[in-house]
Amino acid sequence: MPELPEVETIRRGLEKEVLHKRIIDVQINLPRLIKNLTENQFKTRLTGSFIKTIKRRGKYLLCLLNTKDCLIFHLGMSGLLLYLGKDMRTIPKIKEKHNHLSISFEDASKIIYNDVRQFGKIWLIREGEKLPAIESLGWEPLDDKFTFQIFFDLFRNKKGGIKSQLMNQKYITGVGNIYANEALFQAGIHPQRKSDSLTDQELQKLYFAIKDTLKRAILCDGTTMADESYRNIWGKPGNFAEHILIYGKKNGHCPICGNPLSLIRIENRSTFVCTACQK
DNA sequence: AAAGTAACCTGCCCGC
DNA sequence: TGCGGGCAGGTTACTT
Repeated sequence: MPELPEVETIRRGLEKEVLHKRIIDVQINLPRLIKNLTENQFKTRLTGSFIKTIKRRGKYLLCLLNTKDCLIFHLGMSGLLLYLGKDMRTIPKIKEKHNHLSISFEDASKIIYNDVRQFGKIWLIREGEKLPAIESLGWEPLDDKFTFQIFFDLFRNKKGGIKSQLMNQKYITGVGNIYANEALFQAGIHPQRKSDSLTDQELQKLYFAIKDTLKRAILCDGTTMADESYRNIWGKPGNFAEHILIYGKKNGHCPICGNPLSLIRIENRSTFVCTACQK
């Protein structure tokens, strides 16, 4: 599910609702999701603290606490963070049996971690402690310091296919299957092109397409496909699906030339291509 | 270095 | 109606 725009939408939502609210209770229903502590250690260290700031790194959410601890979420394929105000018990269409973690605040509101497929991961670390999964992440595509020159140097000598490399979090972080498909289409580049075969002009188009696609998706609060599995913290879907050009359009047609779209698999992920427009 | 496969999970959809 | 296969916004380990 959640790629950079969805995680950023969740981050902004949490920032509005839970900063500086004292945590009074932590309930864990699926201890497996907590990766580096026992259930009790996690509860004990979290209870009584409050979140000071919330950052995002790629698809990770980092909640910095007043105790100098850092609560980290990776939402996997189907993870959701849901905010329930005082007296709210559920959110329509969200199944309670997939609520795996609940953090309650002093004002009787809470956040719930819900995850159908259970691929999500949660850590509680000391601020400054290093998590290898995060240390190895590459560039933030929307960071101003991520210049075209850096992008160019990253990919111009790589022999592999461009789509695989765009999705490789150690080069650029936050781009997943939807936005890789969309950016490559917008740039007119076939996903199986070898990176080192791309011209300067093609790389430039791709660089801007990635930034543009991600920014527009954030403005729409992310992508919720027909299955509605992605929701923001208030349970609302994102609106970027209506701007999606090719991802998920099985048996669909190219919005530019009208030719039928091809569906191929790259590293086991569905990849949509217009072979007329993407060379 | 690159690409394929399977594994981790549950649920839904499709064809038979 | 039911069953099996395939597929789903991700990551990792292991193999070719």
